Amino acid sequence: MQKQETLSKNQKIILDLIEKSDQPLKAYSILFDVKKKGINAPLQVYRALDKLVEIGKIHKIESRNAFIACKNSKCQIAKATVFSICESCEDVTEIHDHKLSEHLRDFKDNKGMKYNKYNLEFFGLCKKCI
Amino acid sequence: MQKQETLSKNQKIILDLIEKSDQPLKAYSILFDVKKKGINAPLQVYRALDKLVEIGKIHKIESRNAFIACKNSKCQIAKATVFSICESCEDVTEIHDHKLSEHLRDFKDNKGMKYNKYNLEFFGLCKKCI
DNA sequence: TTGTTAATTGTTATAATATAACATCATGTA
DNA sequence: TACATGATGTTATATTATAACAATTAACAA
Ligand SMILES: [Zn+2]
Ligand SMILES: [Zn+2]
Ligand SMILES: [Zn+2]
Ligand SMILES: [Zn+2]
Repeated sequence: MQKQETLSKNQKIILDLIEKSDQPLKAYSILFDVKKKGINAPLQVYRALDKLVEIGKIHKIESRNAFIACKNSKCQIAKATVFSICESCEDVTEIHDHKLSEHLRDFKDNKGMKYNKYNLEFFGLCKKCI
Repeated sequence: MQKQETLSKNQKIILDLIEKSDQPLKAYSILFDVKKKGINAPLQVYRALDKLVEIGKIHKIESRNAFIACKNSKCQIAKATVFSICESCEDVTEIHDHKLSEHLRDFKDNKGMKYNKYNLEFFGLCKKCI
């Protein structure tokens, strides 16, 4: 069997929902929203989320246990994510900064570890909340 | 009342345990271990963990829901943490890299957001697991 | 020293997040 | 056809974290 190019039914339903939101959604809030589409169990949501994360369509905001759509059309940065998070209004934005990406991509520790992925979350106050 | 300088009983018990481990511990594993010291409920553990994180004695590894002691004696980097995580053996190491810290500290996005904190997690394979 | 405040503790219950285990169905390949 | 793989559906359960309330302790000021 070939690696699947197209998304499955549940994956599409859940990706659509996440893409409609510009802010991260939590798994159980997704579950609530897709019940009308016949998705009834947490596992169905988590399976779709896992897959979508794996192929880079969405990212998990680890500190918030929430999922946000990747705005980068080619999703080549699925394994190298940077977010800014407002600690007051919880607004989350994905950051694409070339210099920062380069710096992180090239970072080497002194232990000979080989990195294939990173996740960076900045916390602070957005303009509205300052 | 002044800001407390010394740790409370529960905070000490739990910090001792975390400091004895060079790897992150999970809250319920901590709970299991401190039951013999009279700490019986999750909330007692989470309250101590919250405080210890707040004062920079420990850090939370967000992607693992686990807590590790800060090795930096002055804990001035409590709000600016970098970790490397081996995806095979789950070994976690706190990284102190001056250049990287500078770069992250000085990072500005194009939205005028004011950062006071960040957390960076690198994932890969450690030397043993390559 | 007494009243006040804040931090901490103890306790029970419950919320929120995530996975195990197993059966079934659909699709591409030998 | 037979087989392998990925996706689905379902029930139950595991794991992580907080709510709500009462009691206790430590610092401080009048
Ligand atoms: Zn992205
Ligand atoms: Zn904000
Ligand atoms: Zn540290
Ligand atoms: Zn390893």
